[in-house]
Amino acid sequence: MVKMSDVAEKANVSKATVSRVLRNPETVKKTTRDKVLAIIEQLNYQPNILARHFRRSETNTILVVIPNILNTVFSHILGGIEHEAGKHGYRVLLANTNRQVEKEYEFLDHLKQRQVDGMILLSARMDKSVLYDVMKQYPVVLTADYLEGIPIPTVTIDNVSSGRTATEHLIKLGHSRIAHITGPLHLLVSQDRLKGYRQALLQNDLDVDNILIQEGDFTHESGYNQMTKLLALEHPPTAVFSANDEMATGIIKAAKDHGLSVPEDLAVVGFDNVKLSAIYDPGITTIAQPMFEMGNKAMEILLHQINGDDSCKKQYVLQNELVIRESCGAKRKNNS
Amino acid sequence: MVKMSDVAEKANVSKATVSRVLRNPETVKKTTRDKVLAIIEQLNYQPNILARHFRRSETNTILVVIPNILNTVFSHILGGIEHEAGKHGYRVLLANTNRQVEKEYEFLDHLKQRQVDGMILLSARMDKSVLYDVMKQYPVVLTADYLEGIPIPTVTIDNVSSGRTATEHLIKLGHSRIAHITGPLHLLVSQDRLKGYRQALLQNDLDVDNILIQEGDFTHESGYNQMTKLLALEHPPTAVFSANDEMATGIIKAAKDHGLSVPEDLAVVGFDNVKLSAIYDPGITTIAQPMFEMGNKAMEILLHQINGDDSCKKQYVLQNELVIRESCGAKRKNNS
DNA sequence: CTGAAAGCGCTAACAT
DNA sequence: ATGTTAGCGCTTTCAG
Repeated sequence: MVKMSDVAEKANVSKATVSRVLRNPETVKKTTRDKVLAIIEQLNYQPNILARHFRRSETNTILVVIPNILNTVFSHILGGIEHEAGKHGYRVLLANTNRQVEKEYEFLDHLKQRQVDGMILLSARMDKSVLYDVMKQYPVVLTADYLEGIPIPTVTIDNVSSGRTATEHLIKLGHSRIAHITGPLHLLVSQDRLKGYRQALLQNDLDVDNILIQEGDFTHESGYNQMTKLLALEHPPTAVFSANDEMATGIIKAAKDHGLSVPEDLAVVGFDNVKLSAIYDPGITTIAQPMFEMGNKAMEILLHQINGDDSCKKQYVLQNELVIRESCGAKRKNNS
Repeated sequence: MVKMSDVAEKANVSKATVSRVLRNPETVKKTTRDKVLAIIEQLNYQPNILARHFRRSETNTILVVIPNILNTVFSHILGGIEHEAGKHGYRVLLANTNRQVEKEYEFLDHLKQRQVDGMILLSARMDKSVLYDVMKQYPVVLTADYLEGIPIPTVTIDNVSSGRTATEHLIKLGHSRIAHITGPLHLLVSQDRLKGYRQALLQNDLDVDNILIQEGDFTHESGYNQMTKLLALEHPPTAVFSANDEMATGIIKAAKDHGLSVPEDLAVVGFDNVKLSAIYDPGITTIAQPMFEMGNKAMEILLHQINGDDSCKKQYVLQNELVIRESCGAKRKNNS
């Protein structure tokens, strides 16, 4: 393996100059710089990045902690992170927790050992005080998920207002018996969407009937099962707000299997606007999270922190948007 | 930052002993080991992994090159890689190429600079000879994609036979006018699925009508568009084999928009068995790729290579499976 | 603008 | 079983 001293020797300069050519080319006279560059080319020299990382105790790598790679919401966010990271010469290390808290703690060591320059969390189940300590010492950003009570930099949408928007949309379409199938209620995201649902009902003088609120777990299957329950009710709902798009597909399937048509007999609104909601038939009306932008923004903030600018350590709330498709009945299908 | 020498000093041993406690505990007497461990705990010592990487020129990190994170086939494979890597203390660095060949070349440098111990490619668009050279010097495994002519370790399914299975299934159901919407034909995967389709027709004494073969790009939209074309034909097909599941959804949508029912008027078989195919209504009959296992196996082979065992440098062909759902008409829907 | 020299923290021969 | 020692290849003061 050819090393810096080989280049230096062959170019009749010192190692220091070679190093400068690589990292601060403008501080080297053009003629020497060109000479060194030529030799580097000629010897096909590749700097030993590990030595560099060691010496500088920086890795140009950031860690992304993901609860579940298979969830496309996270892949979209990851895409945004990746994009912004790439632009600034940073690499992305993936940390899949499979929703296990212990894994989150484990990955913290990467930060502490300076194996990565910063961390983006797409899920924060760990103890708040632990996270708070970490966040004071190292660059950390939270996105998709969020926490109450500690001032950790966060990029999200307003899930309460989004939940309200989704529900109000159904109310405006004339529904008064509206169910909500929530996400796992230990997640703040799910709680907030539920909160928004409640607010919308109350503000429109509609009763909140707890029997119409069922907890799901974001899977198609849970949407199917909970909807099947709701349809067995004496007074089943005429509309459902689903806390994500995948559950919405389960809800629609359950309705069909029960002999109902969507949206004629049951209106459905989902959440996220993942590709599935556009592909599915009927197209699912949904709240769009700006997933790519969330990833982008999170990375941007992280980079600021890495560069010592802590002024960006705040909460960022991005805009959501109601995307109207067929499942809610607001828009007629082309062929009907 | 507390370092190894601090621990050594406080424990009245040499740095070497501390290092041994960390990396080869069994070579240290239990009493000294416990003493050192206690001090490590007490001082909250975290080894400087960067120094270790430098010194050992190993990083316990592997690189996964992905053409597109949003494609769930790749996320599933990634899941398998991640799982196997985690078991052996390896970390996974993500490299998204967005299907740009230049990016592939770029990421090669990570290997050459020893920033990663090995590489798994989920797409190999780069020049074969370049890849061949790399593969001779560094641990590399190819999966999902594959190449002809160079002996690079590969984990895939037999796409020709899979294409044949899918098509034969439609033939057995009595169809004789079967279309095929392919993936991008510059991919060997797509070419092979097409080859299987052709073989099935020929072996069953059916004509191959080129008008029934249309090239798609794996998106829902391309499935929709190509199917719309096929439906405008004087003799439209009664069945379609789609080179992936997402296009199958587009095909079904096009059929519906044309007033046809699936599977009654048009039978559809997809490919991959991603979650979408199970969620979609009607459920899509498809060829299941063992995605998780492919990732697992690829990682396993890579680890062997990293550990200097090159006997595993061969091609591995995993089993595919036909999953029958509603879209082909072999199984009646519950409610019909 | 360039060179000399020190040393980052760890590992692994080699010696005891 | 443990200690001694010599770097790994780079970056970065500090001098010149």
